[in-house]
Amino acid sequence: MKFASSYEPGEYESDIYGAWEASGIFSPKITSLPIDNDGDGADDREDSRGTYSIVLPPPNANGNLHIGHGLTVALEDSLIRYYRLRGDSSWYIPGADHAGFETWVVYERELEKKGHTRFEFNRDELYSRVWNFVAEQRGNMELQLRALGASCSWEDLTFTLDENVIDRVYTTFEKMWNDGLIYRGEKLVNYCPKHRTAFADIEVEHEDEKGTLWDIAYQYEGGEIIVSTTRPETLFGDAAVAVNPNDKRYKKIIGKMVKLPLTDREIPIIADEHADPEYGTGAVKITPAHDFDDFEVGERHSLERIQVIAEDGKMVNVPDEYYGLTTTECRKKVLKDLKSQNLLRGEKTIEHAVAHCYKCGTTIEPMLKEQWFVDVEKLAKDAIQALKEDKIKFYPESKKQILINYYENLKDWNISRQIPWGIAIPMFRKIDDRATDEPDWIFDRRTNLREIEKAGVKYIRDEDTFDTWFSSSHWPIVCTNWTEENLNPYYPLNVMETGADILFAWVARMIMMGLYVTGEVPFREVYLHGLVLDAHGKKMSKSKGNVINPIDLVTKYGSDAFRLGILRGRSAGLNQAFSENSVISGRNLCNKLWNISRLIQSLVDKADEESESYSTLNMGEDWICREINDCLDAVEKDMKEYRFSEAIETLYQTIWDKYADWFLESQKLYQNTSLLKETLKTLLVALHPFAPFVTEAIWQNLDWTEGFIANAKWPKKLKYDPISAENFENIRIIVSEVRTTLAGLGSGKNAKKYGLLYDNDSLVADNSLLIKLLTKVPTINTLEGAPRGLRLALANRELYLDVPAKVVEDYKEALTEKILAVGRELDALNMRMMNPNYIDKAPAALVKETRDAIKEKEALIARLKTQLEII
RNA sequence: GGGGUUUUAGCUCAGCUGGCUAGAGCGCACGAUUCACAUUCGUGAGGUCACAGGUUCAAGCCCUGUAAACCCCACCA
Repeated sequence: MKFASSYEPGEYESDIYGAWEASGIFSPKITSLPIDNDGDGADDREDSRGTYSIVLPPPNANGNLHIGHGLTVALEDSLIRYYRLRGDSSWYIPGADHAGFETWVVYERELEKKGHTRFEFNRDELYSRVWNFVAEQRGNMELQLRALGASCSWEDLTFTLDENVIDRVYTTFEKMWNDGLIYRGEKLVNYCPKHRTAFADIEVEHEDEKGTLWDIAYQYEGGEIIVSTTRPETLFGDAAVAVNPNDKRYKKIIGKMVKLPLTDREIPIIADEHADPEYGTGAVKITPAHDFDDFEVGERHSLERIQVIAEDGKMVNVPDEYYGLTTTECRKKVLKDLKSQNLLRGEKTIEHAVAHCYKCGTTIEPMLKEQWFVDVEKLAKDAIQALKEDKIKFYPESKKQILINYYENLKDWNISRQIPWGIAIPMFRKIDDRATDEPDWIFDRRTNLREIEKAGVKYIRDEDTFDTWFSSSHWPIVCTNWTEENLNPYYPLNVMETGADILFAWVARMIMMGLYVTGEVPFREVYLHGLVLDAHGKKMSKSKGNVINPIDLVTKYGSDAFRLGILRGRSAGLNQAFSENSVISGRNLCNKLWNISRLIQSLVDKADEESESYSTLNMGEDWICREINDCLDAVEKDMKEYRFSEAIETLYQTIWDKYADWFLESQKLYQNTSLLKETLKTLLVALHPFAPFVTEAIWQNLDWTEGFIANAKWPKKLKYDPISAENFENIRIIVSEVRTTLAGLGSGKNAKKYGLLYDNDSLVADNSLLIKLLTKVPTINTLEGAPRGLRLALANRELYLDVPAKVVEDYKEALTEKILAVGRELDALNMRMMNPNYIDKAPAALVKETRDAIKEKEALIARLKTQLEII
C-alpha cells in the first residue's frame, strides 16, 4: 500500500517540486511566433492567443517572504496552473527587486552595526558591496517561492538590475529626454535628513500630530504685523510676509517692508490668495526654500529662495549664533530670543499633518534640490484615455475610477535618488566651462564611467540613481522580452495581480510606461488584493508581534493547506483577517482527499475487471456525475471572474459533502471502479490549481494515472442520466429525514433498534440496502396492516419508523412544533398568493413554484396531523 | 479637507443580473464509532442581514439619509 493513513506534506512537497522543475513543464517555449500575413500587426492565426502570462511582482531580493507574498503566490499560481491545465501556454515569470531604497536601508544598518558609515566609501564601492550583500540573500527568497508551490519558469527570472532591464530603462529615458519629457529642475523635494535622499510624494507618510502655532511680530516703521507659524526656525529663510488680497485688515500695508526678527534683513508684505484670513492672524511668513506652499508663492512673486537647513539637517546661511544647530535646537533658541525681544506674541496647540519618512519615521524636510523630473502630463493623459476606453478591466472595479482620479492630480515625478544602490542615471554634466556652446547635460549610456569626453568636452556623471519605480514600471515589458521588433504573444500580460497598496506607485506607472514604450497597455486585467490582517482584523506589524510567517505555516500544515487557507474568505481589494483556522481547514481537506484516494485505490486493487471507459450504473453514480459537472461549471466561471474563495468553497463541498459523504458511502455496496477512477481524476485535476502538491502526490501514487497532474488536461464533463440523478435526490431526502427523526428521538443508538416501514414505495423497496447503509436502520420492510410507529415528515411518501407507542407519545411535542413550523411557512406562501399583484407581475414559473410548494406543505401538514391524532 | 471600502450567526467571511424558507468554515452542544480518514461520521442550537426612510408583487441585494470601523489621497501656515 503506497498510501499512508494520513497525508504528510513534508514527505512529498520538495521532491514533487524538484520533479516538476526538472521536467521543464513550467517553462513554456514560445514555439510559434505570430504569423502576420496582411501586415496589420495582428496575429492572423485563428487561435492567436493560447498564451497566459503573469509576472510575479518581484519580491525584495534582500530578505524573506512575508504573508502578503504568500497570498500573491496563492492567487497567481492558482491562475497560472488553472490556465496551464486548460491548455494555454502558461508563463509565470519570477523576479527579484533590488528595491533600491529598501535594500539600502537594510544595508546601511548592517554597515552601522560594523561601525562604518556610507561616507567612508565612494559610490562605486558602495554599489559593489550591496551587490554582494544582495547576492548572499537572494537564494532564500527563491527557495521560499518554491515552497509555496509557485510554478515559475525559473530560467526566466529577471532581476531589476539585469543588463537587459538597465538597457530598456536607458532606452526609455533617452526617448523621454529626446521627447522633452525629462527635465532637471530645482524644486522642493521631500527629503529625509537621516537617509539623505529625496522621495517621491508617494513615499511620504502623513500623520496628524499635535503641534504649536506661534505668533511672531514682524515690525516696520510705525507698526507691526503678527504672523502665525509652526516653524519659527525657518524664519531666517523668509522672503516675504503674505496676506490675503481681500483681507481688509492688511490692505493698507501691502507693499511695506518689514524687518525680519533676529536679523537686519527687510522683506516685503505681499498679497497672495494663499494666505487664509480665517487662519491664525491671517498673515503668513513665506519661506520658499522650506515649504511647498511657500515655494509656489515664491514662484508667483519671484521671491528669493534662501536655504537655511542643510542636507545634514543643520542650520546654514543664518547668523553665527544659530549656525550648525539642528532644527530642534535652533527652534528653541529662536523662540527664546524672540521672547526676550518681546516679539513672541502667543502660542496655541494645534493639530496638523506632518510628513514622515516611511522607513525611519524622521520628519520630512522639504528641501531645495536639483533633481530629474518626468513631465507626466501627457503620460497621465494617455493612461486616463486608455482606462476610459476600458482597455484594462479592474478587480475590484472601483479601483479604476480611483486610479483615474490619481492621474488627474498627478504632479511631475521626481526620479532622482541620492542613494548608491540602484540604476545610475545616464546623464553627464559638463565640467568644461569654456565649452559654452555645448549643453550642460548630455545623455550617455556609459554609466560605468565617472567621466566621459565627447567632442573634446569633459563631462562627469550624475551621482544619483533612479527611483525604483522608474525601472519597475517597465516590468511587463522587460519580463516578456518585448522589443520593438518582436510581436510578442505574451505581451500584454493577461493579468497584473498585485497589492492594492501599490496601485499608484506601481500599477499606475506600469500603465503609463507601457503605453509610452509599446503603445499598448501592459496588461488586460488588474486584480488587486488587500492586506492580510491578523485574526482580529489588525494590521500585522513587528512591534505588535502579530506577524505570521507563511513559511512557518507551510512547514506546519503543508503548502496546499496554506494556499487553501489564505484564499478562503478573501475577495478582491479588501483588507481581510486571516487565521490559522482556515489553514487547518485546508489541511483537513488535503487529508480527506488523500484518504478518498486511498480508499479508491484499494477498491481498484480488489477489482478484477479492467474497464477503460466508464459508464454509470445506478442513481448515485448519475447524481455524482451531475454534481461534479456543476462544480466544474462553477469553478470555470469563478476563475474567469477571479472568485478564488468561491471556487475553493465549491470544490470543498463537492469533494467532501457530496463525493465522500454520499457517493463513496453509496459505493460501499458495490463498486463501479471505472467510474471511481474517472471521477477521482476529475476532482484531482479540478483542485490542482489550488492544492498542487497533494493532488500531485496522489496522482503519482495511483496506479492508473500518467505523467504529472500539473501538466494534465482540464477535465471534460461527465456523461450521466439526469432523471436517474434526480431520483438520488429523493433518496437523500429520505435518508436525511430518517437521520433527523432518529436524532430527535434521543440517543443515536435508537437507529439500531427501529426498523423502517414503507407503504407502496418502490424507490425505498428497490434501494433498501442503500438506505440501510446510509441510515443504519436494521430492517426495511413493507407496512402490513394499519399504519404504526412514527410517520416521517415527507409530503408524498408513506414511511414510518417502527417505534413503540410510548416513544411516539414522547415525540408528540416535537411533532406539534413541527406542524406549527410548517404552518408558518405555509402561511407565508399563502400570503404571497393572496396578493393579486404577485400573480400578475411575478414570473409565471415562480408563481407555479409557489403553488406547488403550498400543495406540498398542505399535504405534509395533513399527514402530520393524522399522525398526531393517532397518538 | 476630499475620496473609497466595510457593516450578514460567538469569530472570519459567502450570498454574482432583486425571487431567501439567508449559507459556509471555525467555535459550541448532543450523539456515533475502531474494516479510507478523530485531520472522522451524524444531528442540532445560534441571525428583526448596522439604523431610519423609500422604490417594488417581492429588498440582505436597488435609491436617499444616518451611524460606526478601516483605508487612501491632500501643502493648510
